[in-house]
Amino acid sequence: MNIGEAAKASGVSAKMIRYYEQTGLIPPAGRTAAGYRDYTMKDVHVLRFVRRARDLGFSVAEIDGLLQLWRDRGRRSADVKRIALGHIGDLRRRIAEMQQMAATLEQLAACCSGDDRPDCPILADLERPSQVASDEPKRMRGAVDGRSPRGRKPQKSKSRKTSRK
Amino acid sequence: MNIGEAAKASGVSAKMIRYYEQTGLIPPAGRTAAGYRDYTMKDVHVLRFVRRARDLGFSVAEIDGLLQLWRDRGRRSADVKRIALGHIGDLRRRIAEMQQMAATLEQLAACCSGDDRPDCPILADLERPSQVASDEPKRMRGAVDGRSPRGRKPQKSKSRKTSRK
DNA sequence: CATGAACCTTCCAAGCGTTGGAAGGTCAAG
DNA sequence: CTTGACCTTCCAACGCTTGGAAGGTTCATG
Repeated sequence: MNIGEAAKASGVSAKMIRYYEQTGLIPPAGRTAAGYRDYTMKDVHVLRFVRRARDLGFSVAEIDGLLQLWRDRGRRSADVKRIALGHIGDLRRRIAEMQQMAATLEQLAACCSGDDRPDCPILADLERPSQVASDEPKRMRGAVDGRSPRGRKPQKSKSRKTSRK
Repeated sequence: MNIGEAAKASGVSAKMIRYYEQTGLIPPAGRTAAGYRDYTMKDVHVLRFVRRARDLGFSVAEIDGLLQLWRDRGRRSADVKRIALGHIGDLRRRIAEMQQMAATLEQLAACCSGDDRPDCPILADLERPSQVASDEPKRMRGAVDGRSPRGRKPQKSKSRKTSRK
């Protein structure tokens, strides 16, 4: 089976199959005399595993761990569960953050007349200084994605008390 | 005010300020004789706008639109609202997908004993062929992110009926 | 057999937003 | 003058995926 057929059978694009091989997530496939990658049903099985895990939002790193456990007959299900629970926590966190954003925006949008006039509470909100310096827990500001690099790190920058004016 | 001070005052890192300038999101800052970027309070105001919009999850492209509207005294609030509603829709969609993932995983994790034995319903689920070919509505399989490139496109590849065996 | 379509190969680049670092210049204070 | 904290530009990486170019292979057709 060549890579195109393996892609169709597994649901993983040929591009991604090569990428996963390159990064070591999956072992190098066999090769035909002509140099074409050659896949067995077992390989497709692995690819489907990867695909399903991606569908559930696991990162490639997490999938790597899951794959190793999958192959390990002597694994402890606790290890699998730990990875899954960690991922669930990630998801719940990101969901909560996005819900917070959506709620704020919906509130603002509800107050916006949405007509030809320029006055807009949405812009008014964006304009106001972000209330970061409060004593609140300071929860990851933009963080939504957890995985995609959307404003994750709190942008510390320590403090730099000198006022060079 | 140099870039470090502007960063502290706006909550946008110096790195990102340079990046936003480079990509044209914000206009080039003034320069001192020595070549240092020089910021006014007005510049900081813009940066804070950007920051707040990022916090609400707007993409840079969306912020670009919002900034233009912000500067446009003759804007129609409807245009602002449209962008906001579009973003809310994005958020809601991504939230729903992540909730679906989390729910599935929680169900699986709940069935996993999480002990020293190898049997694990989580791995069993990952192993099974993804149920794509059913007659169901076929809802975006991997799509979670909307913005981050997480399995969005259904990976078409048309069809290629020949079975080269 | 020659042609061409449809595959395969590798390599390079982009995209999101952000961070890190290197190499060098500048500013203020000691 | 030296020192350290800033600034400058440029290049690279993160995670995941896609696109394309340039070239080789396979197979069915004319």
